[in-house]
Parts: sequence; C-alpha cells; structure tokens
Amino acid sequence: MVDRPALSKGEMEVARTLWQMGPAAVRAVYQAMCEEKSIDFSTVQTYLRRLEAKGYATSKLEGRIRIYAAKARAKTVIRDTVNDLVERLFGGETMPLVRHLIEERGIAADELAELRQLIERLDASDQQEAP
Amino acid sequence: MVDRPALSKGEMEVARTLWQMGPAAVRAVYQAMCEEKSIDFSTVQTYLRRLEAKGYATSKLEGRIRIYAAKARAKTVIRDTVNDLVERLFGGETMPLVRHLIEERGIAADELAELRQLIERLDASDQQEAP
DNA sequence: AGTCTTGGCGTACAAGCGTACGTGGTTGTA
DNA sequence: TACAACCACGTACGCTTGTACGCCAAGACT
Repeated sequence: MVDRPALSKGEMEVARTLWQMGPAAVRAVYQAMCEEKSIDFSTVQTYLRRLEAKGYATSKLEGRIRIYAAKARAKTVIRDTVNDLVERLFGGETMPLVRHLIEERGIAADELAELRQLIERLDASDQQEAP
Repeated sequence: MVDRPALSKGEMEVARTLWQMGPAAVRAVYQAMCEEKSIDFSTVQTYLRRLEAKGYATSKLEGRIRIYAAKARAKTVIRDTVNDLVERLFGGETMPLVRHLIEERGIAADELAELRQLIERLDASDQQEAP
C-alpha cells in the first residue's frame, strides 16, 4: 500500500509505545518510555513528529495538547522490518533466525509448550495442502 | 569485548557476503552481491572500508589487490543485532518474534520437523534444570 | 609504446538520525 | 495578578548512511 520510509531504531521504540498505549499526548508517551530508559522529552516529541511525517502516525490538537495516534498497524511494520532483517542478515532464510532465537535467547517452559502446539497446528495444515 | 559501532543495513549485507565467502577481494564480493541485487562496485568498496573502520573486518594488500576478511564472528553480530531488534520492536520479549516468524513466513515441512526436535531437546534440559 | 581495464584511495554530498535547545504562548497556582 | 510549569513548534548540529565520482598507478592487450 502506502510506501513509507523505513523506521529508524529510535522511531521504532516510540511507535511501539504508541501501539501499546493507543492515542496519547507527548508527555504520556514520554513518561511511559522514561520508565525503561532515560530519554529527553524533546527527543520523544521529535520522534513523534517524524513518525507523523513518515506516515506512521496521525495527530490532532485537542485543546492545546497534541494527541498522537498510530496509523500504521504494528503487524505491518513488524512484517516489513523483520523481512528486511531476514533478507539482509540471513539472505532471506527464516530458519536460521528462528533457530537463533530459540537456542540463544531463553524460552520459558510454558512458551515451549505453546511453540509445540503452534508446530502441531502448522504440521496438520501442511499435510492437508500437500498430501 | 570490543564495543563496535552497530552495523547499518547496507553494511550487514556486505558482512554476510564476506562471512559466506571467506577472505576476498572487493571485486569478488561485488560480484557475489551483484547476482542478488544491483549495486555499484564503489559502493561495495566503501562498505568494506567502513566495515574495517568499525572493526568488523581486516584487510591486507596482496600485491596490488586488497583482500578483506571478516573479523567479527557472524554469531556475535547476529546476537547483537537481533537483541537490539527484539528490544526495540518487541520490548525485549522473544516469543512474539518467534511466533511472527513461524506464522507469517513460510516454514517448510522438514524445517518444522527440525523445530520439533529442537523443542524436544530444550524441553528435556528444562526438566533437568528445574525439577 | 600506446591504450584499455582494473583497483586503490581520497573525496563528496544529500538525506537521515540522535539528541536536543530556545521562544513564545497557555494554564494552573500563590 | 505575578509567577511557575507546561506545551507546541521551529530550529540546530554533528554524525552516519547510501551512493557514488575522479584520479592515478599497474598490469593486459594491440
């Protein structure tokens, strides 16, 4: 659809916060982000402005407060970002990344269980599609 | 260990090619990359220079040809890059990305089988560590 | 010997990024 | 009403990234 310029790393964090919070004022986003890391209010403001400039967010003045809302869906952005990463770092192959994630980053037992189910499910539909 | 500046997207592709090929001249890297996408020879050269400047590669003149070799190991770079992505786009949680990869990008049947084994293995060691 | 090709190396340059500051208006408070 | 806190908005600035060009020397070809 719309072909937006890619998000930078910093912009991504702000976008993620915005997805989590829903429409929010700069200060609210700022405070949410503050809890995780030290960042300047103005920096957040600039990122939000850029997010809007790139077409990832909209904003409107509500009284004298500008409220930002995500425009692009998280799923879309994640898809594009991950596709790009997989392309560049793994030459387009998905499995090496999956392997890396599962082996090198901790996965809890209940998550493992979920994973197993996920696989069962896919396996079943594979069987159907390619008998 | 050494704290290198992060790789940019473009640099990553060159690094990956270099890992795949082992030590190689600029032209060799260029030709390998050409097959996948259109890129200028000088661009590749600049990326290799920057890779070295950032400490990800070394080079030495062999006759009048400069041979570049990867210095950082792929595993390390992948770890750092993926950690960063997971942090920024998923707030540090691994599972959403794993889920995304498995659900949204095609995984072949034999890869599914491999995944299942991987999970069995981890499950077993989990059991041992936390009885 | 003269010309073509190839490579190294220096340099460029606009756009994007990270990180803010300052100004001037608005609102809540003493 | 004077003052402090808060906000939007414009602006800045050095660094990085993407994408090259041009010059010069060494080897290859005629």
